[in-house]
Order: sequence, then C-alpha cells, then structure tokens
Amino acid sequence: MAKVLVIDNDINLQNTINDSLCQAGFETICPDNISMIFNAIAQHDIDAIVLELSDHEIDGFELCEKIRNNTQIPIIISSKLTHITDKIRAFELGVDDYMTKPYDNAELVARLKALLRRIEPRKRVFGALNIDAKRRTVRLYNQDIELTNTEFDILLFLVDNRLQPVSRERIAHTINAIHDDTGLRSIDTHIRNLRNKLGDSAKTPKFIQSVWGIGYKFCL
Amino acid sequence: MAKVLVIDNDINLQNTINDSLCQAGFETICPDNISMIFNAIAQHDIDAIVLELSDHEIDGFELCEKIRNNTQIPIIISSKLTHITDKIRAFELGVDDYMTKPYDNAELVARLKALLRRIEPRKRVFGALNIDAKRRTVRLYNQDIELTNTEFDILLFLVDNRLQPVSRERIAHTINAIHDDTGLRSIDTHIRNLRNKLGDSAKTPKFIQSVWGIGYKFCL
DNA sequence: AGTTTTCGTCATTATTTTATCATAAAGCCC
DNA sequence: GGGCTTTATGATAAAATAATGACGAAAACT
Repeated sequence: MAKVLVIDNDINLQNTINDSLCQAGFETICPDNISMIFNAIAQHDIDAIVLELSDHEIDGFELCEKIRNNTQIPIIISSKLTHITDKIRAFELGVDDYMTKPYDNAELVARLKALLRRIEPRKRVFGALNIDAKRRTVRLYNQDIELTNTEFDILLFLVDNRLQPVSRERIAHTINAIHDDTGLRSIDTHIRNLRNKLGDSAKTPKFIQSVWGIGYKFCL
Repeated sequence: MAKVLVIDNDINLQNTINDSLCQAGFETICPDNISMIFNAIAQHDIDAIVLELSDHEIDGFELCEKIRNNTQIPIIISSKLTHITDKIRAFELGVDDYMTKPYDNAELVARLKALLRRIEPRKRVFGALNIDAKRRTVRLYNQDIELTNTEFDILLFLVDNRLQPVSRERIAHTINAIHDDTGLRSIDTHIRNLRNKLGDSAKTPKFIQSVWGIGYKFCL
C-alpha cells in the first residue's frame, strides 16, 4: 500500500491521523521534527504528504513551497485556516487538496485515496519485499535492489504465480519468447543471482524455493 | 485553456459557476438537460466535470457512476449534502473532489486548477530543472537551455513517465509517428545530446538513466 | 543557393548481461 | 546405503547492448 508522510505540529492530532491512515491500510511516516522531513522524503519512497498548515513555528506555506520545489509528491493540507485567501494561496503553491479543521478522518482517507488513484503505479508488497512492476524496481528493507532485466522478469513471474511451482520451461518462455530446451540450466544461474541479491539461499529459502523435478516457486 | 462541463440543476447556480470559470479562463459547456451530458462528453474533448449532486430529479450518485464507467475525466462534486457518508460514497464512486455548498467560487476555480495540473501539468519542476510544456522551454539552474524539437519531446516524454523505463520503440513512437525498427539507435544520439545540454553523463546520471535492455528513464 | 542546424547512420569500443561447463552437493527411490 | 537424477555453485566464455566519435543527409533558415 501507499506510503504517507504525516506532518503535524500537534502530536495528538498527528497520532489520530496516523491511526486512521494505518487502519485504512496506509503505511505512515511521522518525522519528529520539521528538519527531518526532507530526510524522510529522500529515504523513503513517499507517495503522498499530509501537511498541517500552522501559522506558528516555521511558516507552513514556506514549507509547502519548499517541498514543491523539490518534488511532485501529492500534498493534502490540513489546516485550521478557513479563509478563502489561505486556501487559494495554498493551491497556488501547488497543493492538491485542502481540508479545514475540524474534519472527519474518514474524509481525509477518502480524499487521499482519490488523489492516489490518479497517479499511483501498481505495487506488489510481500513483507519487506516491495516490487513496483511499472517502475521495475525492487526494494528490500527499504533499500533499492538492482536487478537485471531477466532477473526482474523472473521474479515478477514467480511472484505473480506465488505458491505455485513453475517449470523452467515456463520461466524461460516468459523471459525469452522462443527458447530451445537446451539451456534451461541458465535459469538456475538467474535464480542463483536473484537469491544472492535478495539475500536468499537455496537451503533455507525466504523467497524463492526450489521444487525438485519441476522448477521454482515464490513462497510468500 | 481547459474545457469544463458544468452540470447543475439550479440554472442560476449554473450561471454563476459558468461566469466564474470563464473569468478564470476556462471554456465551459453547460448542457441544457441531463440527457445531453453524454452527448457533450462524446462531442467535446472535456477536461473536467463540475457535477452538482442533487437528491432530486435523477440520482446524482447514479449519474456520477455512469460517467465514471465511461470515462476517466476528473470530476468535482458540488453538493449541498454535507454528511460524511455522502462524501465517502462519492469518492468511492471515483470522484476526485467534493465541495459542499455554499462555497466561494474562487475555491472551485483553485481546486479545478489543482486537479488539472495534476493530470496535465503545464510546468514540471525537478529541483534545478524546470520544464514548461506549453512554451517548450527548459531552464536549468535558472539558465535557459536550447533544445531541438525532438530533444524536447523526448525529455518531456521521459519526464511524464518519470521513474519508469521507456523503450526506444515508445520514445521513437512519440517523436515520429511511424518508424521501422531500424534506426532506433538514433534515440541514443538524441539522449546523448540531451545529456550534454543538461550537463548530464551516462555513467553518473543526474536526470536520464540508461536502463539496460529496455531504454531510458528519467530518474528524479 | 548557401549556410546552419538538426537528424539519422555506421563503426568501434566499452560494459553489462546471459549462457555454458565442470564439479560438488543434495534429493529421491529402491 | 547405493545408484540415479536434479540442483547449487564457481569460473569463464559468449552474446547482447550502450556509449561515443565521426560523418553525411535532410531540413530549416537567411
């Protein structure tokens, strides 16, 4: 599911928002202080930001502008400022939505979903393993893993047939239209490389299990 | 400017919305009756829909669902129904935004703009790189960069599919309707020229990354 | 028509990825 | 356990792809 960065000065409110989002299936990241925001953005693969626009401490509008200058991540403002000029100002800074406090958290969730369905790519998540088919990226424990093309294709194929053993023939077929029977052993090599990169092992497999006499299966 | 379809039972309200949108530079289309809606959608190239959700006459939710079943055009709901369940229901039907009456028309305009720039942004900003799709200009560190037409098209295409690897075939297709398989290597040359002008390099890419076996991707 | 700019092709080199082979290890069946 | 088959693994060769430099054709501009 999508990762949401929640920024709110009010720790209580931050917690309730956090709870609502988690309950709705979002993964949340709540930086302790403002200075950590850009750290969080750089480290995690944030899908959306819920930003409280408070008029105290550092200026929310300024922060908003700063974020927008560096990234295109969708932003939903949560603010007690109800005046139309504040809203307009925020929208002009590049914000995507603006909610005035108090609001029902269910509405926040609904708006977040509406926003994300406009842009979110398809993702496959298995615990610490995170596969983005569109971007062709793989993350394990929040760290990018570089796969070659065929490695990625094989992994995706295994994942999409998870728990089912797939033969080398079928694997070969998905990665390379026509293929002689000879050379199926190269699949072994790809699996080996995949396992290495995923920190997996043949003996005690976490992700890819050998199925004797058949091929391999994704076991998560 | 964008074309907006305005649907409101209240003829007076429809007119004021209409005026506000026109004043903001939008082109509006106001069908006389509900039955004309799908005609209008089919005929014009609608960019967004402002839909009044009234509980009289034909059911607004149903209409909303019907529209969504036929198109992905952004929808902003304008409704006097303030209850959270109504909002949630609308969002679940695929609506993009929901405004409760009464509201300031300026806010409607702002939200409409925010929605449209999310779908089809005119300006793309990635740190020091600044692309204006309409004016076809590129600025890097506040300095204009002269790109050829195809260079610009390729850059824009990469940017609009940012983080996703795009094949040479697809790149060739966007810049040059029909193209044989032969000659895909010319894409390499354009990428090289682009990189040169952007101060980028193949080995340590800041903007355009080679994706082995596929093509290229914009990596920001 | 002449000049400049842009575009596509080719050949070469460098790099990455994929396949093969030999051998060791593990699994299955009797 | 013994014989057989299948995998795992390491090393290495082969193949595929990308980067780069140079050049000529095509188009745009003057």
